Amino acid sequence: MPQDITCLIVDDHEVVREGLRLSLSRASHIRVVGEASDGASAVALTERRRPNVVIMDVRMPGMDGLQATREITAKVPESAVLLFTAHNERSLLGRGLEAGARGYILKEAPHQTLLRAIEKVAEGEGYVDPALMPSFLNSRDKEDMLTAREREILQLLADGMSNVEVAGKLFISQETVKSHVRHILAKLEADTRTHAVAIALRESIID
Amino acid sequence: MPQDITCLIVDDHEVVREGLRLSLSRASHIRVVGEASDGASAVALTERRRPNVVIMDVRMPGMDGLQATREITAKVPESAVLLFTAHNERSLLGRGLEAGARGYILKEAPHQTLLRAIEKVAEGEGYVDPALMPSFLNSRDKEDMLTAREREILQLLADGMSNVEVAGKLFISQETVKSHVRHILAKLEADTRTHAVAIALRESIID
DNA sequence: GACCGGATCCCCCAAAAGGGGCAGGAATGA
DNA sequence: TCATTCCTGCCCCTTTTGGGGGATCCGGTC
Repeated sequence: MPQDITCLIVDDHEVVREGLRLSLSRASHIRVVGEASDGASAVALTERRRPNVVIMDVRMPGMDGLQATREITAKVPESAVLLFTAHNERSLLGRGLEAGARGYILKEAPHQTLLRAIEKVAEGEGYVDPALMPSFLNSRDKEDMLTAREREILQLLADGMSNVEVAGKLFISQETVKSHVRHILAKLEADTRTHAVAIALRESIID
Repeated sequence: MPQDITCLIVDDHEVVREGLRLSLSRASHIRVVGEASDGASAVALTERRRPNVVIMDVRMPGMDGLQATREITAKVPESAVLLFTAHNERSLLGRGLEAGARGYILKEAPHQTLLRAIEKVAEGEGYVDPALMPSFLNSRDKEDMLTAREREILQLLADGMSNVEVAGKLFISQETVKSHVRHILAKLEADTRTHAVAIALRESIID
């Protein structure tokens, strides 16, 4: 490697930022050039410092990691975003890659794996945590097979709306809503709308 | 303080353990005497090392932090458990204190606050993150007003069970289940069982 | 042009859910 | 002892949901 890899750390938990800094300080060819604790300042800092890699948490207050990733890949395409997130947010992988992330690694990964992932994405390659592969095909095409409209309706169901209320909100017929809900249940293999919402919340398909 | 405070770090994410170790290494009167990455080894290690304070994550694979806290307070009452968890799990505060935790601090807290919390619980006092106070009265008495039976039923609703199925599972009448569900809806101020499950999942009342 | 997926809407019908009131028994605690 | 809470069960009734069958229209794609 001709020169150091420059890194930006983005996480709302100070203890995680400290841990990352400590991990990365052990690697002589990696240099941390900044830290941010929310999406907006992450974007701003990336524009100024233009790091090789942005290590980005997904769940953050304010602008979340996915939105920040979209803005960074649009404004600073030479900075590679490496999503760094917790076990229970695995299904965000699909949306993360859509948003333009170059890599996705779990917080529970040992730090050697993290270093390898940073090197990979800095070289322009992709990196996805191997632990995600099994659940990838399961949960991913679960989420993916839902259309935008179906996700929208599922979100409203999670807020306790009945078919009639959803119909009113979306200016469509109640029969149409029923039709969509039937499709959602079939696709998620759920018995009831309640089950579908529970699945979707657990898989982070909706919020 | 006559002698060092001994600490045990429990978190399933290596990066968090590293961050904690780094934070605590800056405080000369605090000594880390062990690390665990799951509840079971946390209990075992606490019994062997008998630290003054156990810094415990709540969400962990296998035995979770709450169960580990219960076992530690039962077996090693002289070790104080300080729960250390993320923003979105605030409603766990009530159950954490019930489980015997001496303190509760958010991962987003600055490390000076963390040090103060460690000192407090080591001295035998309680510590609750001030940031939790506003949401305490809101979400806490939402969760708290649910009885154990109601939480149990709510959990089954989240798995997509109908009233009849819940009744079969719990060996009670369907009418009783309907009665419980009505109470759940009223207490959570939910319009439908789907809404109730969504609220409960978001507030971490159920999993 | 033919085809397909997505969104929209309609019918029918059985089952489930929701809302109201009521009440007995057990356990807890004032 | 009395009050309270919780779990349990039952009645009534209306509304909602879920499952099945269709249909039309539109924007892509082959």
